[in-house]
Amino acid sequence: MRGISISNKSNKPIYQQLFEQISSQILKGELESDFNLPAIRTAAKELRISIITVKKAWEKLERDGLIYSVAGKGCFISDLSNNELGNKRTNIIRKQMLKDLLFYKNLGISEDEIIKLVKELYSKVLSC
Amino acid sequence: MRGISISNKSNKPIYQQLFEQISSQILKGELESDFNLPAIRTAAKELRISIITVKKAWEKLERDGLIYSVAGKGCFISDLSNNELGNKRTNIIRKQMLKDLLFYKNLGISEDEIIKLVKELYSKVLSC
DNA sequence: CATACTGTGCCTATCGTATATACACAGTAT
DNA sequence: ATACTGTGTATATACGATAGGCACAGTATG
Repeated sequence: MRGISISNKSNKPIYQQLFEQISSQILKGELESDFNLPAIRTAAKELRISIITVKKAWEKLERDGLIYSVAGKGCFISDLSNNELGNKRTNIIRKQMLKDLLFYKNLGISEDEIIKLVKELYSKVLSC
Repeated sequence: MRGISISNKSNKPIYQQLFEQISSQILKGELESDFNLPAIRTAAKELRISIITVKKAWEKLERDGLIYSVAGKGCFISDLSNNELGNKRTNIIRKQMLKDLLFYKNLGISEDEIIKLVKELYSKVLSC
């Protein structure tokens, strides 16, 4: 599990953290398609979490079409073109941004103010 | 309780919905300072929710300095200047936007792409 | 002072979600 | 046959959100 870090102090549930970090890696093309994900039991042991928690994250990834699982074989990264990856990524961001913009707008902030804040804060955010 | 709508189907807890809607009204200057908030028991009855839930929302509002409560009297909107209201509003949005931008950035999206999406989506969002 | 409000604090109870452990079953590869 | 794999189920714990009830103390009004 390269680059996966789980915190039980986070406000986000563990399965959600797992899902977000792996889907991020897939969407950025950092994982080759048809590459084996670690076996559920293995991942659970490595991360010292429950099998159910891992399963939940894997199920969420499968629902989003990012991985596919074969009973008895394992779980694999879906074979998606760069175009498809880009579309999935944009759709996820678009969906999330609608919620975010609603929150901002309900506080009475204008489009220009939002863009000004984006420009001010974007570089301050450390992506991981 | 003007303009307050609670949904138990929302993924957000009830006290959070209450908090967000009232703080939004205060921050937009829609409620006069020193105006009485409804009594906790009254609000709970009107909204058909538990007293504890209302209390939780009121406590969150007090922690943010948006209201103050006097035992035996009631809860009142804090007396804040337009300047202070604006600052509080911006700080809340700034804090939230840092989380939002982290989420976008972790999916590998550039500043320009974000701004493009903001411009595309802002008008589509119906504030309430 | 009596009454009726107010906020506050505590106890109990229920419900759903997240998490964990254990076991059994079935598919796959060697 | 053996050792992997995913899947399903049963049980258990912990915690947050929600709800109802009760008691206490402060405030205002008569």
